[in-house]
Amino acid sequence: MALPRSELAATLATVRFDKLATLDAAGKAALQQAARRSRRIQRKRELLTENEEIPETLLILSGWAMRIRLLEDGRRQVLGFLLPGDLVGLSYLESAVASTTVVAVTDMDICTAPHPSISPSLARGYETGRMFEETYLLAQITRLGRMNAHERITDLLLELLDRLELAGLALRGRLEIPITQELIADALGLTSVHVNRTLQALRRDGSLEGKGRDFIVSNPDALRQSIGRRTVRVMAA
Amino acid sequence: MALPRSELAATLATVRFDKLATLDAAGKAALQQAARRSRRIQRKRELLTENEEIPETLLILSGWAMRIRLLEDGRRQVLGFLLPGDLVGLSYLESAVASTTVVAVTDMDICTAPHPSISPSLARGYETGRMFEETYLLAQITRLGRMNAHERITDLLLELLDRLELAGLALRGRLEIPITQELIADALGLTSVHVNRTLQALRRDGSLEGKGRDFIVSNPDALRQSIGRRTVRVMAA
DNA sequence: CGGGACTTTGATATTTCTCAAACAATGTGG
DNA sequence: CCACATTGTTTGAGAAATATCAAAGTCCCG
Repeated sequence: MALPRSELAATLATVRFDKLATLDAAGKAALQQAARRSRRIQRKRELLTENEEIPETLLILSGWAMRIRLLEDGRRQVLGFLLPGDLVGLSYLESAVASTTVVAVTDMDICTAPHPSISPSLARGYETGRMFEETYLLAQITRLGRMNAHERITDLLLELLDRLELAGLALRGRLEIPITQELIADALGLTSVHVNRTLQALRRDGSLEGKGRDFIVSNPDALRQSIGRRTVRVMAA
Repeated sequence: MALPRSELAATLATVRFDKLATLDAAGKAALQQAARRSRRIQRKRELLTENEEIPETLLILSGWAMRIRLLEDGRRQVLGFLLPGDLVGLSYLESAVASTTVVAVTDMDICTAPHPSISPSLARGYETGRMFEETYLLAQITRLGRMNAHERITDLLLELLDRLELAGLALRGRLEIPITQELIADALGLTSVHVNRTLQALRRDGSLEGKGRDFIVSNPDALRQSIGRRTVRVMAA
Protein backbone atom coordinates (compact mmCIF):
# COMPACT_ATOMS: atom_id res chain seq x y z
CA MET A 1 0.00 0.00 0.00
CA ALA A 2 1.97 2.97 -1.28
CA LEU A 3 1.91 6.46 0.16
CA PRO A 4 0.42 9.12 -2.07
CA ARG A 5 3.22 10.58 -4.17
CA SER A 6 3.21 13.97 -2.50
CA GLU A 7 3.59 12.40 0.94
CA LEU A 8 6.50 10.36 -0.24
CA ALA A 9 8.19 13.36 -1.80
CA ALA A 10 7.65 15.42 1.32
CA THR A 11 9.26 12.73 3.38
CA LEU A 12 12.30 12.61 1.16
CA ALA A 13 12.80 16.36 1.35
CA THR A 14 12.36 16.27 5.10
CA VAL A 15 14.91 13.53 5.42
CA ARG A 16 17.48 15.61 3.65
CA PHE A 17 16.88 18.77 5.64
CA ASP A 18 16.93 16.81 8.79
CA LYS A 19 20.43 15.70 7.91
CA LEU A 20 21.48 19.25 7.21
CA ALA A 21 20.28 20.67 10.50
CA THR A 22 18.31 18.26 12.69
CA LEU A 23 14.85 19.72 12.34
CA ASP A 24 12.65 20.46 15.28
CA ALA A 25 8.95 19.60 15.24
CA ALA A 26 7.93 22.99 13.88
CA GLY A 27 10.37 22.69 11.01
CA LYS A 28 9.22 19.20 10.09
CA ALA A 29 5.60 20.20 10.27
CA ALA A 30 6.21 23.23 8.08
CA LEU A 31 7.90 21.11 5.44
CA GLN A 32 5.15 18.51 5.42
CA GLN A 33 2.59 21.23 5.29
CA ALA A 34 4.30 22.99 2.38
CA ALA A 35 4.64 19.74 0.46
CA ARG A 36 0.93 19.25 0.66
CA ARG A 37 0.55 22.23 -1.66
CA SER A 38 2.76 20.82 -4.33
CA ARG A 39 2.65 21.74 -8.00
CA ARG A 40 3.59 19.70 -11.00
CA ILE A 41 6.09 21.18 -13.46
CA GLN A 42 6.63 19.93 -16.98
CA ARG A 43 10.04 19.03 -18.27
CA LYS A 44 11.76 21.96 -20.02
CA ARG A 45 9.70 24.59 -18.20
CA GLU A 46 11.64 27.43 -16.61
CA LEU A 47 11.40 27.69 -12.84
CA LEU A 48 13.35 30.93 -12.82
CA THR A 49 14.57 33.25 -15.54
CA GLU A 50 17.89 35.04 -15.41
CA ASN A 51 17.54 38.74 -14.60
CA GLU A 52 13.92 38.45 -13.64
CA GLU A 53 12.45 38.82 -10.20
CA ILE A 54 12.45 35.79 -7.97
CA PRO A 55 8.81 35.51 -6.91
CA GLU A 56 9.35 32.96 -4.15
CA THR A 57 11.73 30.33 -2.91
CA LEU A 58 10.88 26.85 -4.15
CA LEU A 59 11.60 23.46 -2.70
CA ILE A 60 12.08 20.52 -5.03
CA LEU A 61 10.06 17.49 -4.00
CA SER A 62 10.84 15.29 -6.97
CA GLY A 63 12.58 15.51 -10.31
CA TRP A 64 15.71 17.27 -11.51
CA ALA A 65 16.38 20.80 -12.64
CA MET A 66 19.46 22.59 -13.91
CA ARG A 67 20.89 26.06 -13.76
CA ILE A 68 22.01 27.17 -17.17
CA ARG A 69 23.62 30.06 -18.91
CA LEU A 70 23.60 30.71 -22.63
CA LEU A 71 26.29 32.52 -24.58
CA GLU A 72 25.28 34.79 -27.40
CA ASP A 73 26.22 32.32 -30.10
CA GLY A 74 24.16 29.55 -28.54
CA ARG A 75 26.82 27.74 -26.58
CA ARG A 76 25.28 26.50 -23.38
CA GLN A 77 26.78 25.98 -19.95
CA VAL A 78 25.05 23.88 -17.36
CA LEU A 79 26.16 25.52 -14.12
CA GLY A 80 24.79 22.84 -11.86
CA PHE A 81 22.01 20.40 -11.17
CA LEU A 82 19.24 20.74 -8.62
CA LEU A 83 17.87 17.60 -7.01
CA PRO A 84 14.98 16.72 -4.69
CA GLY A 85 15.43 18.51 -1.40
CA ASP A 86 17.29 21.43 -3.00
CA LEU A 87 16.01 24.97 -2.78
CA VAL A 88 15.58 27.14 -5.84
CA GLY A 89 15.86 30.90 -5.68
CA LEU A 90 16.70 31.33 -2.01
CA SER A 91 17.50 34.93 -1.25
CA TYR A 92 17.43 37.08 1.83
CA LEU A 93 16.99 40.31 -0.03
CA GLU A 94 13.53 41.47 -0.86
CA SER A 95 13.26 42.00 -4.58
CA ALA A 96 16.14 39.84 -5.67
CA VAL A 97 16.81 39.00 -9.26
CA ALA A 98 17.65 35.51 -10.47
CA SER A 99 21.34 35.08 -11.21
CA THR A 100 20.63 32.23 -13.61
CA THR A 101 17.85 30.57 -15.46
CA VAL A 102 16.64 27.33 -13.91
CA VAL A 103 15.00 24.75 -16.15
CA ALA A 104 13.22 21.52 -15.28
CA VAL A 105 15.17 18.58 -16.68
CA THR A 106 12.41 16.10 -15.88
CA ASP A 107 8.83 16.52 -14.81
CA MET A 108 8.96 17.72 -11.26
CA ASP A 109 6.98 18.27 -8.10
CA ILE A 110 7.75 21.49 -6.31
CA CYS A 111 6.26 23.59 -3.57
CA THR A 112 6.81 26.95 -1.99
CA ALA A 113 9.53 26.64 0.61
CA PRO A 114 8.37 27.43 4.14
CA HIS A 115 9.71 30.71 5.43
CA PRO A 116 12.89 30.33 7.52
CA SER A 117 11.41 32.45 10.29
CA ILE A 118 9.08 29.55 11.12
CA SER A 119 11.78 27.65 12.89
CA PRO A 120 15.41 28.30 13.73
CA SER A 121 16.28 24.77 12.73
CA LEU A 122 14.77 25.39 9.33
CA ALA A 123 16.76 28.58 8.97
CA ARG A 124 19.91 26.68 9.85
CA GLY A 125 18.98 24.04 7.32
CA TYR A 126 18.61 26.67 4.61
CA GLU A 127 21.89 28.23 5.52
CA THR A 128 23.59 24.84 5.39
CA GLY A 129 21.89 24.22 2.07
CA ARG A 130 23.41 27.42 0.78
CA MET A 131 26.85 26.33 1.84
CA PHE A 132 26.37 23.04 0.03
CA GLU A 133 25.37 24.94 -3.05
CA GLU A 134 28.60 26.90 -2.85
CA THR A 135 30.50 23.66 -2.40
CA TYR A 136 29.00 22.28 -5.58
CA LEU A 137 29.89 25.41 -7.53
CA LEU A 138 33.47 25.23 -6.30
CA ALA A 139 33.68 21.57 -7.22
CA GLN A 140 32.34 22.38 -10.65
CA ILE A 141 35.03 25.01 -11.15
CA THR A 142 37.72 22.56 -10.18
CA ARG A 143 36.38 19.91 -12.52
CA LEU A 144 36.26 22.28 -15.44
CA GLY A 145 39.54 23.95 -14.72
CA ARG A 146 41.91 21.20 -13.87
CA MET A 147 40.47 17.81 -14.70
CA ASN A 148 40.46 15.88 -17.96
CA ALA A 149 37.36 14.36 -19.51
CA HIS A 150 37.73 11.07 -17.69
CA GLU A 151 38.09 12.75 -14.31
CA ARG A 152 35.34 15.27 -14.94
CA ILE A 153 32.78 12.61 -15.68
CA THR A 154 33.81 10.38 -12.82
CA ASP A 155 33.85 13.25 -10.36
CA LEU A 156 30.44 14.51 -11.43
CA LEU A 157 28.91 11.06 -11.13
CA LEU A 158 30.37 10.67 -7.67
CA GLU A 159 29.03 14.04 -6.60
CA LEU A 160 25.57 13.17 -7.86
CA LEU A 161 25.78 9.85 -6.09
CA ASP A 162 26.70 11.56 -2.82
CA ARG A 163 23.91 14.07 -3.20
CA LEU A 164 21.28 11.49 -4.04
CA GLU A 165 22.33 9.39 -1.11
CA LEU A 166 22.03 12.43 1.12
CA ALA A 167 18.44 12.81 -0.06
CA GLY A 168 17.84 9.09 0.36
CA LEU A 169 17.51 8.52 -3.37
CA ALA A 170 20.44 6.29 -4.28
CA LEU A 171 21.34 2.96 -2.88
CA ARG A 172 24.56 1.09 -3.07
CA GLY A 173 26.07 3.06 -5.92
CA ARG A 174 23.14 2.69 -8.25
CA LEU A 175 21.91 5.92 -9.68
CA GLU A 176 19.47 6.69 -12.40
CA ILE A 177 20.50 9.85 -14.07
CA PRO A 178 17.73 11.38 -16.09
CA ILE A 179 19.98 13.45 -18.32
CA THR A 180 21.30 13.01 -21.81
CA GLN A 181 24.93 12.78 -22.72
CA GLU A 182 24.54 16.15 -24.35
CA LEU A 183 23.60 17.68 -21.00
CA ILE A 184 26.53 16.03 -19.33
CA ALA A 185 28.67 17.55 -22.05
CA ASP A 186 27.21 21.00 -21.47
CA ALA A 187 27.86 20.66 -17.77
CA LEU A 188 31.42 19.46 -18.18
CA GLY A 189 32.60 21.67 -21.01
CA LEU A 190 32.93 18.80 -23.45
CA THR A 191 31.29 17.63 -26.66
CA SER A 192 28.60 15.01 -26.46
CA VAL A 193 30.70 12.91 -28.81
CA HIS A 194 33.59 13.01 -26.41
CA VAL A 195 31.36 12.26 -23.43
CA ASN A 196 30.06 9.25 -25.28
CA ARG A 197 33.52 7.89 -25.98
CA THR A 198 34.70 8.57 -22.46
CA LEU A 199 31.69 6.81 -20.94
CA GLN A 200 32.41 3.84 -23.15
CA ALA A 201 35.97 3.76 -21.91
CA LEU A 202 34.82 3.95 -18.29
CA ARG A 203 32.48 1.03 -18.87
CA ARG A 204 35.14 -0.92 -20.68
CA ASP A 205 37.63 -0.60 -17.85
CA GLY A 206 35.02 -1.57 -15.28
CA SER A 207 34.72 1.75 -13.46
CA LEU A 208 31.08 1.91 -14.44
CA GLU A 209 28.36 -0.60 -15.11
CA GLY A 210 24.84 -0.19 -16.36
CA LYS A 211 23.77 1.14 -19.67
CA GLY A 212 21.92 4.09 -21.10
CA ARG A 213 21.08 6.46 -18.30
CA ASP A 214 21.35 3.85 -15.66
CA PHE A 215 24.68 4.03 -13.93
CA ILE A 216 26.02 1.63 -11.40
CA VAL A 217 29.11 2.56 -9.54
CA SER A 218 29.91 -0.76 -8.00
CA ASN A 219 32.84 0.50 -6.04
CA PRO A 220 32.48 4.19 -5.27
CA ASP A 221 35.38 4.25 -2.86
CA ALA A 222 37.78 2.76 -5.36
CA LEU A 223 36.59 5.18 -7.98
CA ARG A 224 36.94 8.13 -5.64
CA GLN A 225 40.42 6.97 -4.87
CA SER A 226 41.32 6.57 -8.52
CA ILE A 227 40.67 10.21 -9.29
CA GLY A 228 41.71 11.51 -5.88
CA ARG A 229 38.30 12.79 -4.87
CA ARG A 230 37.93 13.66 -1.21
CA THR A 231 34.98 12.31 0.65
CA VAL A 232 32.51 15.07 1.30
CA ARG A 233 31.50 15.46 4.88
CA VAL A 234 27.80 15.81 5.46
CA MET A 235 27.86 17.86 8.60
CA ALA A 236 29.98 20.84 9.46
CA ALA A 237 30.41 19.97 13.10
CA MET B 1 49.26 65.72 1.81
CA ALA B 2 48.22 62.09 1.68
CA LEU B 3 45.83 60.37 4.02
CA PRO B 4 47.35 57.72 6.24
CA ARG B 5 47.16 54.42 4.37
CA SER B 6 44.58 52.84 6.64
CA GLU B 7 42.23 55.80 6.24
CA LEU B 8 42.53 55.61 2.50
CA ALA B 9 41.86 51.88 2.49
CA ALA B 10 38.87 52.31 4.77
CA THR B 11 37.44 54.88 2.43
CA LEU B 12 37.79 52.61 -0.56
CA ALA B 13 36.04 49.73 1.17
CA THR B 14 33.30 52.05 2.33
CA VAL B 15 32.80 53.36 -1.16
CA ARG B 16 32.23 49.89 -2.45
CA PHE B 17 29.77 48.87 0.24
CA ASP B 18 27.94 52.08 -0.18
CA LYS B 19 27.36 51.15 -3.80
CA LEU B 20 26.13 47.71 -2.80
CA ALA B 21 23.56 48.93 -0.33
CA THR B 22 23.65 52.68 0.40
CA LEU B 23 25.05 52.66 3.90
CA ASP B 24 23.50 54.57 6.72
CA ALA B 25 25.61 56.53 9.18
CA ALA B 26 25.95 53.62 11.59
CA GLY B 27 27.19 51.35 8.82
CA LYS B 28 29.74 53.84 7.59
CA ALA B 29 30.98 54.53 11.08
CA ALA B 30 31.32 50.82 11.79
CA LEU B 31 33.41 50.30 8.67
CA GLN B 32 35.69 53.24 9.40
CA GLN B 33 36.01 52.07 12.95
CA ALA B 34 36.87 48.52 11.93
CA ALA B 35 39.43 49.72 9.41
CA ARG B 36 41.25 51.56 12.14
CA ARG B 37 42.19 48.17 13.59
CA SER B 38 43.77 46.91 10.43
CA ARG B 39 46.41 44.22 10.23
CA ARG B 40 49.10 43.73 7.65
CA ILE B 41 49.31 40.33 5.95
CA GLN B 42 52.32 39.08 4.04
CA ARG B 43 52.04 37.79 0.51
CA LYS B 44 51.55 34.00 0.39
CA ARG B 45 50.12 33.82 3.90
CA GLU B 46 46.88 31.90 4.32
CA LEU B 47 43.89 33.90 5.50
CA LEU B 48 41.76 30.78 5.74
CA THR B 49 42.48 27.09 5.48
CA GLU B 50 40.13 24.62 3.85
CA ASN B 51 38.30 22.46 6.38
CA GLU B 52 39.38 24.53 9.32
CA GLU B 53 37.18 26.71 11.48
CA ILE B 54 36.53 30.24 10.28
CA PRO B 55 37.54 32.34 13.27
CA GLU B 56 36.02 35.60 12.02
CA THR B 57 34.85 37.38 8.92
CA LEU B 58 37.52 39.58 7.37
CA LEU B 59 37.26 42.65 5.22
CA ILE B 60 39.97 43.34 2.67
CA LEU B 61 41.22 46.92 2.82
CA SER B 62 44.01 46.60 0.31
CA GLY B 63 45.78 43.94 -1.71
CA TRP B 64 44.57 40.82 -3.49
CA ALA B 65 43.85 37.30 -2.29
CA MET B 66 42.74 34.15 -4.04
CA ARG B 67 40.66 31.13 -3.18
CA ILE B 68 42.45 27.99 -4.23
CA ARG B 69 42.00 24.27 -4.30
CA LEU B 70 44.73 21.71 -4.75
CA LEU B 71 44.34 18.30 -6.32
CA GLU B 72 46.23 15.41 -4.87
CA ASP B 73 48.84 15.38 -7.60
CA GLY B 74 49.61 19.05 -7.17
CA ARG B 75 47.43 20.54 -9.85
CA ARG B 76 46.07 23.81 -8.60
CA GLN B 77 42.82 25.56 -9.32
CA VAL B 78 42.35 29.20 -8.53
CA LEU B 79 38.64 29.42 -7.78
CA GLY B 80 38.46 33.17 -7.69
CA PHE B 81 40.14 36.37 -6.68
CA LEU B 82 39.31 38.57 -3.70
CA LEU B 83 39.83 42.31 -4.01
CA PRO B 84 39.68 45.31 -1.69
CA GLY B 85 36.18 45.66 -0.31
CA ASP B 86 35.51 41.93 -0.52
CA LEU B 87 34.66 39.86 2.53
CA VAL B 88 36.51 36.69 3.42
CA GLY B 89 34.85 33.88 5.33
CA LEU B 90 31.37 35.31 5.66
CA SER B 91 29.03 32.75 7.15
CA TYR B 92 25.79 32.89 9.03
CA LEU B 93 26.33 29.66 10.88
CA GLU B 94 28.22 29.68 14.10
CA SER B 95 31.15 27.32 13.83
CA ALA B 96 31.44 27.19 10.09
CA VAL B 97 34.30 25.53 8.31
CA ALA B 98 36.15 27.14 5.41
CA SER B 99 35.12 25.69 2.06
CA THR B 100 38.41 26.72 0.49
CA THR B 101 41.84 27.93 1.38
CA VAL B 102 42.36 31.66 0.87
CA VAL B 103 45.88 32.90 0.23
CA ALA B 104 47.23 36.44 0.04
CA VAL B 105 48.48 37.14 -3.47
CA THR B 106 50.09 40.42 -2.48
CA ASP B 107 50.81 42.03 0.85
CA MET B 108 47.44 43.06 2.22
CA ASP B 109 45.69 45.16 4.81
CA ILE B 110 42.71 43.48 6.38
CA CYS B 111 40.46 44.01 9.36
CA THR B 112 37.71 42.20 11.17
CA ALA B 113 34.44 42.88 9.39
CA PRO B 114 31.88 44.70 11.55
CA HIS B 115 29.01 42.51 12.61
CA PRO B 116 25.96 42.79 10.34
CA SER B 117 23.69 43.33 13.31
CA ILE B 118 25.21 46.79 13.74
CA SER B 119 23.20 48.20 10.89
CA PRO B 120 20.55 46.84 8.56
CA SER B 121 22.21 48.61 5.66
CA LEU B 122 25.43 46.82 6.48
CA ALA B 123 23.60 43.49 6.58
CA ARG B 124 22.08 44.24 3.20
CA GLY B 125 25.50 45.15 1.89
CA TYR B 126 26.88 41.79 3.05
CA GLU B 127 24.00 39.95 1.51
CA THR B 128 24.53 41.77 -1.75
CA GLY B 129 28.22 40.99 -1.50
CA ARG B 130 27.35 37.34 -1.20
CA MET B 131 25.27 37.50 -4.33
CA PHE B 132 28.14 39.11 -6.18
CA GLU B 133 30.37 36.32 -5.00
CA GLU B 134 27.96 33.81 -6.43
CA THR B 135 27.86 35.77 -9.66
CA TYR B 136 31.63 35.57 -9.94
CA LEU B 137 31.62 31.83 -9.34
CA LEU B 138 28.99 31.34 -12.01
CA ALA B 139 30.95 33.49 -14.43
CA GLN B 140 34.04 31.44 -13.70
CA ILE B 141 32.17 28.23 -14.47
CA THR B 142 30.99 29.62 -17.77
CA ARG B 143 34.48 30.77 -18.71
CA LEU B 144 36.00 27.41 -17.95
CA GLY B 145 33.25 25.36 -19.47
CA ARG B 146 32.42 27.02 -22.71
CA MET B 147 35.01 29.61 -23.65
CA ASN B 148 38.32 29.22 -25.45
CA ALA B 149 41.60 30.62 -24.17
CA HIS B 150 41.18 33.95 -25.90
CA GLU B 151 37.70 34.47 -24.48
CA ARG B 152 38.59 33.24 -21.02
CA ILE B 153 41.40 35.73 -20.63
CA THR B 154 39.43 38.62 -22.06
CA ASP B 155 36.40 37.85 -19.94
CA LEU B 156 38.43 37.55 -16.75
CA LEU B 157 40.19 40.86 -17.40
CA LEU B 158 36.87 42.55 -18.00
CA GLU B 159 35.44 41.12 -14.81
CA LEU B 160 38.42 42.32 -12.81
CA LEU B 161 38.13 45.71 -14.44
CA ASP B 162 34.45 45.93 -13.47
CA ARG B 163 35.19 44.87 -9.94
CA LEU B 164 38.07 47.26 -9.48
CA GLU B 165 35.98 50.10 -10.84
CA LEU B 166 33.24 49.18 -8.39
CA ALA B 167 35.77 49.54 -5.58
CA GLY B 168 37.07 52.76 -7.09
CA LEU B 169 40.44 51.24 -7.99
CA ALA B 170 40.55 51.28 -11.76
CA LEU B 171 40.24 54.22 -14.04
CA ARG B 172 39.53 54.35 -17.70
CA GLY B 173 40.33 50.74 -18.44
CA ARG B 174 43.74 50.78 -16.84
CA LEU B 175 44.31 48.03 -14.36
CA GLU B 176 47.34 46.80 -12.59
CA ILE B 177 47.02 43.14 -12.03
CA PRO B 178 49.42 41.88 -9.41
CA ILE B 179 49.35 38.29 -10.53
CA THR B 180 51.66 36.16 -12.61
CA GLN B 181 50.72 34.50 -15.85
CA GLU B 182 50.98 31.23 -14.03
CA LEU B 183 48.19 32.30 -11.66
CA ILE B 184 46.05 33.40 -14.55
CA ALA B 185 46.65 29.97 -16.02
CA ASP B 186 45.62 28.26 -12.78
CA ALA B 187 42.48 30.36 -12.69
CA LEU B 188 41.54 29.72 -16.28
CA GLY B 189 42.41 26.06 -16.63
CA LEU B 190 45.27 26.70 -19.05
CA THR B 191 49.03 26.37 -19.12
CA SER B 192 51.11 29.41 -18.38
CA VAL B 193 52.75 28.91 -21.76
CA HIS B 194 49.42 29.12 -23.47
CA VAL B 195 48.37 32.16 -21.44
CA ASN B 196 51.57 33.84 -22.49
CA ARG B 197 50.97 33.20 -26.16
CA THR B 198 47.35 34.25 -25.96
CA LEU B 199 48.22 37.49 -24.19
CA GLN B 200 50.73 38.23 -26.91
CA ALA B 201 48.07 37.68 -29.53
CA LEU B 202 45.66 39.98 -27.69
CA ARG B 203 48.30 42.69 -27.59
CA ARG B 204 49.18 42.17 -31.19
CA ASP B 205 45.62 42.61 -32.38
CA GLY B 206 45.18 45.71 -30.26
CA SER B 207 42.66 44.37 -27.77
CA LEU B 208 45.11 45.03 -24.98
CA GLU B 209 47.88 47.50 -24.36
CA GLY B 210 50.40 47.77 -21.59
CA LYS B 211 53.08 45.30 -20.74
CA GLY B 212 54.02 42.98 -17.94
CA ARG B 213 51.33 43.10 -15.31
CA ASP B 214 50.07 46.42 -16.40
CA PHE B 215 47.03 46.05 -18.56
CA ILE B 216 45.25 48.77 -20.41
CA VAL B 217 41.93 47.98 -21.93
CA SER B 218 41.55 51.03 -24.09
CA ASN B 219 38.11 50.14 -25.29
CA PRO B 220 36.32 47.95 -22.76
CA ASP B 221 32.98 48.19 -24.49
CA ALA B 222 34.35 47.04 -27.82
CA LEU B 223 36.14 44.19 -26.09
CA ARG B 224 33.01 43.18 -24.20
CA GLN B 225 31.15 43.20 -27.44
CA SER B 226 33.77 41.14 -29.20
CA ILE B 227 33.37 38.24 -26.81
CA GLY B 228 29.69 38.80 -26.18
CA ARG B 229 30.03 39.63 -22.51
CA ARG B 230 26.98 41.18 -20.93
CA THR B 231 27.40 44.30 -18.92
CA VAL B 232 27.09 43.52 -15.25
CA ARG B 233 24.61 45.62 -13.41
CA VAL B 234 25.83 47.02 -10.14
CA MET B 235 22.55 47.25 -8.35
CA ALA B 236 19.78 44.74 -8.16
CA ALA B 237 16.96 47.24 -8.25
C1' DC C 1 76.78 41.06 -9.45
C1' DG C 2 74.39 36.69 -8.65
C1' DG C 3 70.17 34.33 -8.00
C1' DG C 4 65.47 33.55 -8.02
C1' DA C 5 61.20 34.38 -10.12
C1' DC C 6 58.82 35.37 -14.36
C1' DT C 7 58.33 35.45 -19.28
C1' DT C 8 59.22 34.08 -23.85
C1' DT C 9 60.37 30.85 -27.68
C1' DG C 10 60.55 26.50 -30.35
C1' DA C 11 59.44 21.81 -31.42
C1' DT C 12 56.41 18.10 -30.73
C1' DA C 13 52.69 15.41 -28.42
C1' DT C 14 47.97 14.82 -26.81
C1' DT C 15 43.44 15.86 -26.01
C1' DT C 16 39.39 17.26 -27.54
C1' DC C 17 36.58 19.07 -31.31
C1' DT C 18 34.20 19.04 -35.87
C1' DC C 19 31.51 17.16 -39.30
C1' DA C 20 28.87 13.71 -41.20
C1' DA C 21 26.44 9.72 -41.24
C1' DA C 22 24.41 5.48 -39.36
C1' DC C 23 22.00 3.41 -35.73
C1' DA C 24 18.82 2.80 -31.73
C1' DA C 25 15.27 4.00 -28.80
C1' DT C 26 11.14 6.35 -27.72
C1' DG C 27 6.84 8.56 -28.41
C1' DT C 28 2.62 9.89 -31.21
C1' DG C 29 -1.19 9.87 -34.28
C1' DG C 30 -3.92 7.06 -36.98
C1' DC D 1 -0.31 -1.95 -33.07
C1' DC D 2 2.02 0.11 -36.99
C1' DA D 3 4.64 3.77 -39.23
C1' DC D 4 6.85 7.74 -38.90
C1' DA D 5 9.14 11.49 -36.58
C1' DT D 6 11.93 12.89 -33.08
C1' DT D 7 15.44 12.48 -29.92
C1' DG D 8 19.48 10.48 -28.33
C1' DT D 9 23.67 7.40 -29.07
C1' DT D 10 27.50 5.54 -31.61
C1' DT D 11 31.21 5.44 -35.20
C1' DG D 12 34.90 7.17 -38.21
C1' DA D 13 38.23 10.33 -40.12
C1' DG D 14 40.58 14.44 -40.01
C1' DA D 15 41.42 19.17 -37.85
C1' DA D 16 42.18 22.43 -34.21
C1' DA D 17 43.28 23.83 -29.65
C1' DT D 18 46.01 23.23 -25.94
C1' DA D 19 49.63 20.71 -23.33
C1' DT D 20 54.45 19.21 -22.62
C1' DC D 21 59.27 19.68 -22.36
C1' DA D 22 63.32 22.15 -22.51
C1' DA D 23 66.00 26.04 -22.90
C1' DA D 24 66.94 30.90 -23.34
C1' DG D 25 65.90 35.50 -22.11
C1' DT D 26 64.48 39.29 -18.82
C1' DC D 27 63.71 41.60 -14.67
C1' DC D 28 64.23 42.74 -10.07
C1' DC D 29 66.03 42.24 -5.41
C1' DG D 30 69.50 42.18 -2.02
